[in-house]
Amino acid sequence: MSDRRREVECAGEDWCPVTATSALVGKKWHPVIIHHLLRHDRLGFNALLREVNGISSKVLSESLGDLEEKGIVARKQISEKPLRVDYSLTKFGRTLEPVITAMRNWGTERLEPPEERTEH
Amino acid sequence: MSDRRREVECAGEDWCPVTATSALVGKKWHPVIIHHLLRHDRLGFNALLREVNGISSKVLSESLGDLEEKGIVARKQISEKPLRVDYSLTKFGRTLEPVITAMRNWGTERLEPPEERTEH
DNA sequence: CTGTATCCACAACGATACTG
DNA sequence: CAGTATCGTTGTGGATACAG
Repeated sequence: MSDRRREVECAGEDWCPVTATSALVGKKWHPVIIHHLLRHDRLGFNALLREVNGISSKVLSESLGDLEEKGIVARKQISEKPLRVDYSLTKFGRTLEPVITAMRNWGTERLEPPEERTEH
Repeated sequence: MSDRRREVECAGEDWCPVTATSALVGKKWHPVIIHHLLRHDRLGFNALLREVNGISSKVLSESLGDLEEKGIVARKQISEKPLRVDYSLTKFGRTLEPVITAMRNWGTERLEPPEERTEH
């Protein structure tokens, strides 16, 4: 079940796989979150907050809820006191690996950080 | 020059290739536009408007300007009267092919259109 | 044909503070 | 530790009309 095809809407009359994919993982932070979950397998909320550099806890929380709803991310509560939670990719979520890998490779090969400030 | 690495900012202190890639092609329509330019090589404005199902001329115009500024899309004026313009991918833009292909493949394999309305 | 100009609605994001 | 609440800002997109 968790690796079945998903029904996804798509703007316009004709359905387009690229548009649909963009709708699912096209938010700014979604690919980054998935990227880190691919690398670490399972992460707690604050661990993710540290990994996903630059995201706020509000946006991370919303994004995880969104990805969970779409069946890409699974949330599992580990303990009550102290509260511990693990986020991981579902089987379906892991099928996104080629997409994330392609993005990471392209970024690595074709992009680079802006020039460093010179020391002073 | 047109296939050199690009300097791209990225939220947070640490630079991340996935975040940077998401910043460049993470807008809703960007991957779709690139997808169609990969398939058709060169397209006029209205042809693109028809191909990219569901986009408005305003958003297409903005997106093309954005992609042109980033060195991904090239605009070429073919004739003055009547005004004809061709959009195509730059050499740099074509390096995105694996990313778009991965998205298209995933969408094709893992997603599907919502259930058709039954005829009545 | 190839766009721009407006105006508007709403989604996305960030900072900060606060809760169980 | 794992979030939510609030507020404000910016981004994104759609409809419609208009322009060279």
